[in-house]
Amino acid sequence: MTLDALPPHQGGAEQLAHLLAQALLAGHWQPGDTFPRELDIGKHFAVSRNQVRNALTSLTAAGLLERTAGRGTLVRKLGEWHLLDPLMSEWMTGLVNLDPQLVRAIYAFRYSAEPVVAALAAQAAQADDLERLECAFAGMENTAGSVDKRAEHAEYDVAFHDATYHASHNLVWRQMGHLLRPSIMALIHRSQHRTDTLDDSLARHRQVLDAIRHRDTHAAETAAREVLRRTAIDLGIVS
Amino acid sequence: MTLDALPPHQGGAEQLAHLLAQALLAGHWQPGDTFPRELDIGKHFAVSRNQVRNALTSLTAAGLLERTAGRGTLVRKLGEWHLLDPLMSEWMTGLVNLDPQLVRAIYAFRYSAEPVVAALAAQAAQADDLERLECAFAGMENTAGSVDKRAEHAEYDVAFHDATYHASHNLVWRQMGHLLRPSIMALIHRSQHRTDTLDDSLARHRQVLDAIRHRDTHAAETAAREVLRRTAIDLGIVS
DNA sequence: CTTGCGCAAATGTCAGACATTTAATAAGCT
DNA sequence: AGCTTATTAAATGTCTGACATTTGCGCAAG
Repeated sequence: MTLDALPPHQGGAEQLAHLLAQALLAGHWQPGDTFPRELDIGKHFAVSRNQVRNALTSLTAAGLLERTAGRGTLVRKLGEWHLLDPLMSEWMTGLVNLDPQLVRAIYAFRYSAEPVVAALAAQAAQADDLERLECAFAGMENTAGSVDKRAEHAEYDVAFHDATYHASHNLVWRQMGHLLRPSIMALIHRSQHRTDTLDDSLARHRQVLDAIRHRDTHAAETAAREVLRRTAIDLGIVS
Repeated sequence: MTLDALPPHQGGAEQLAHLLAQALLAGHWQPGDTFPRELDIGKHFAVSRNQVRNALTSLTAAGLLERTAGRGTLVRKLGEWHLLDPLMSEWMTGLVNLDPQLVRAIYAFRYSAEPVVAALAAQAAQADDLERLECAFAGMENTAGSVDKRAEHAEYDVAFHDATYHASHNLVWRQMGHLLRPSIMALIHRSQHRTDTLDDSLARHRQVLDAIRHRDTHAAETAAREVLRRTAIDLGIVS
């Protein structure tokens, strides 16, 4: 695989890292392949070697690449990627051709984790947590149904689930809010968004909110599972 | 806080990063404080500015620091650290004075997550997963009781739990095996290691292993909870 | 067939100058 | 006096060229 198929870029090692990362996430290189050399990348994008090195440092830290002096840069396999690195979530968001295996893995994780998180949230939520949840839910309601507000609706969806993780008041769980955005965004493209399913989704989100508000851990757990259940079935995660 | 209290180092930006990270994790700087300048750090440790910048890049990627041109380097607060970064786990391991709040947070996470992970493992474990679990458990048995084998026992303990996460066959859960080592290591120093509690711990680990082997998700869930229960009570996470 | 030497190629490191951003300070005007 | 605007100092960010180090390969001698 060469660099020729990649779009141009303008300014900043971050953007270069983003560009290369998305190409890697899209599978343009096979695991074990040798990645282009620093000088070639710099030549192709007309940037200094420093910028290239900074970008490659990010990709290496994220577990996408493996660099050794003298040998070159190798592409690591999917199982060694640091999926929990916030940068990864940033790179995955907006990528349409995300590896289905990855989408399934992240969603399977959420399906097993979010019921527990919702239960914790029901125990630990404070007033401001409830306020954030309610705000996000209201946003979901207001943007439901309108076709041109789908992106906005997705943002409120992300905010709702992120608020749930946040309300657990656990430092580790809170970090995983990053995974929500790519997970939710990746599913937008393949969901049909029929009106009845949207209403159904809203109702289930409301049940999560109510359960947390009433500090009902068991109800929160089952409600959170119900929110994810339909999509989990579609993805073949649960029957 | 100055650099004078830090031990010397020898060679490599990684080790410098490790050194500075441990100082940060130990709370030598308060959140919001300005971190020493690049040139001062380089002067103090007799390394080039490049090495310093590489080290600080790692710390920044881990969310420990925040750097802006012209202003300097600020120390971020605990809630913004990237606890799931593998480097963080490396830095935390072997640190005796870890923030108790952090130990509690990580353990609370494990107490809520590992039952689910064990249940998934009971569903998805393959032959090699069982082999790894059994190997780790055998190691725990062989090193139990002997005082001078405590470190080795802890390693097998880590291996057992890591094998559980691995057996879930979920890419996201597998990443979290990193958290196990610092969590387990931090608790070794404060546990009394009486013989009866060790026997008890071994018996509970065995129940997890058996449940996974028999593909009994419910038993795996409760057994995993029981493994962590006593320590969770000691830490005030559950009553 | 193995060992050892040397060369080429890639990443890693260094040093210095320069660019850019930021905050504080001083100057100047109303 | 008070507000706005240059100036300046200090910090991180960037560029460049040279050099160091590691790795893999070829080749030749044993």
